[in-house]
Amino acid sequence: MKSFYITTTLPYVNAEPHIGFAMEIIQADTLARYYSLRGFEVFFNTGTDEHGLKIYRKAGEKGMSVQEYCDYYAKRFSELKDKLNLSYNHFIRTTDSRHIMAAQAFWKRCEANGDIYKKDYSVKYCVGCEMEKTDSELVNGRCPVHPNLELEIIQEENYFFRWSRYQQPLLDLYAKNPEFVRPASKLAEIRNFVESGLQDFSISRLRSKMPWGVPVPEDHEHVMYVWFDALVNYISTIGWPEDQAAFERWWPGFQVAGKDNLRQQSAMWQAMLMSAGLPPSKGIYIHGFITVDGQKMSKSLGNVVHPFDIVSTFGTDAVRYYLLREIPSLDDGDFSLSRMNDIYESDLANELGNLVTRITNLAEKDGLTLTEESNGLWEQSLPPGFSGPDGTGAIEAFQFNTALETLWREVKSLNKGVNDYEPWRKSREERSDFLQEYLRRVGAVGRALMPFLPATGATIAASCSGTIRKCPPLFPKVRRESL
RNA sequence: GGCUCGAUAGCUCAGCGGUAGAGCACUCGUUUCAUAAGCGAUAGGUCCCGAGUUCGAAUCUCGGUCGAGCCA
Repeated sequence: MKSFYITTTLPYVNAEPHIGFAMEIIQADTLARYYSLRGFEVFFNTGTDEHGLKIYRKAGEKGMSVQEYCDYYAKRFSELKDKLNLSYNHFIRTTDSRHIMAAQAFWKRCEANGDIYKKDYSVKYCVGCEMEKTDSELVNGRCPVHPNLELEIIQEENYFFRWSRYQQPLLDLYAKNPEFVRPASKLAEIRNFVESGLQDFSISRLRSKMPWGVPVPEDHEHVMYVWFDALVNYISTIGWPEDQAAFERWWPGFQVAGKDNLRQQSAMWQAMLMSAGLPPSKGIYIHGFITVDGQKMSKSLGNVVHPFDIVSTFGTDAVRYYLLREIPSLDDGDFSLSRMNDIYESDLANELGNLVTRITNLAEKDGLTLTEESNGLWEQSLPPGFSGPDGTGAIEAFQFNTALETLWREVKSLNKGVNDYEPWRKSREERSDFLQEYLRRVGAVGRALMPFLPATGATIAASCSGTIRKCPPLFPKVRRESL
């Protein structure tokens, strides 16, 4: 059986889940469900990234033990599974003992390959940003955001990863596989970056200053820098290194990431894999960011949208629909509650929901029973025009908005067809063929919808086969206050 | 500050050298099977600004402005 592996990035557990990550995991879920319906064996990974300085400090601020703090957020993120109806089959935490062992094994492979070495690490640190700054970021030797503050110099001995060694291998990887990173503009961006030269990066921290990390093998003075351990999750989750059979079945896989992760996923991680002697990822999809009412989401603006809130107001499938249809899958997009409400009313309640109700209502009145004609293969009972570049092809190219647009042309065409034929004026005998054809076509829309809106798609498909009963409103109109 | 990307109808976006497009919202007409739903039509634009290339620029080039991402 053909296999398909997809993973999200692991969100860092220093805040509640927000709508940007909800979109990423819904995109991954749609692809996972799609390949599953196509008969592939699917592994779908997500989880939480739990090491590093920020988490260590945040836990301290809240007066919690670091582990308690991580447990709390890991639970919050895992609650998305029910709220967003996700089909992932493994949730990995970077504090899992199996992951820690895998990260250490990975380190040893890179070390054995001569890619890890120790040297003095000296960085300029801006206390205002609480971040390290490189010379390329500085303006007149000062932080551009806090020009009034003196930069602190931090000096310690660290382990480094020999990234510079992988410049040419990375460029070869991009040249050989022009769809390695999508969209193409993001591949060009990372290629330009790698061409401009790679500098080895620090992959450890002194345990005495920051103990919350994976211990470096055979050196208890150091823990791994959070990125080094976190990236290994993509293979530790499928059993690497001890379960070689599982690893070979699933890897290489596809990765979904936001545009702020381009470098880590498509250059750092790929070089790490090369160093460990493992194959690179199969492909990386880079999605954009979501603004809210045209503004960047930020805690200080207080406009962060949380998936739990909008799901409780609009329901899981309406939220999935918005994120998949309204946000261009490989580009930035905007979220607004008024738009969410418009979409719910027009696309979902008026066009789709009402179509299902009006057809099943007439069919129930006529006592219709529809026998299953299909051979059970999902892809053989899709709407006309959906099996092609604008439907299934668009899904495979990670363009969910395009695929849903195509599907909605069929929904509109069905509504128009009902109006034109006016079945309510016809006798039961006259309209029987028409209703059966339309039940099949509406059922096909339901099946096509399954990767995107799993519950709605399944309900529609079920409502259009067997003995037909009037389908109650799929997206009931609700008077919503304070929108 | 450097690199990269973007700016088109009220909103979300498509078009990327040859008479400005779609969906939603608005207005009007129409239908009654249906969730006060459906269908049809009208209206709506200095295609961010300026200069250049061209017979012709939303589209190509350069310079601005604003927004976004990255700077390990």
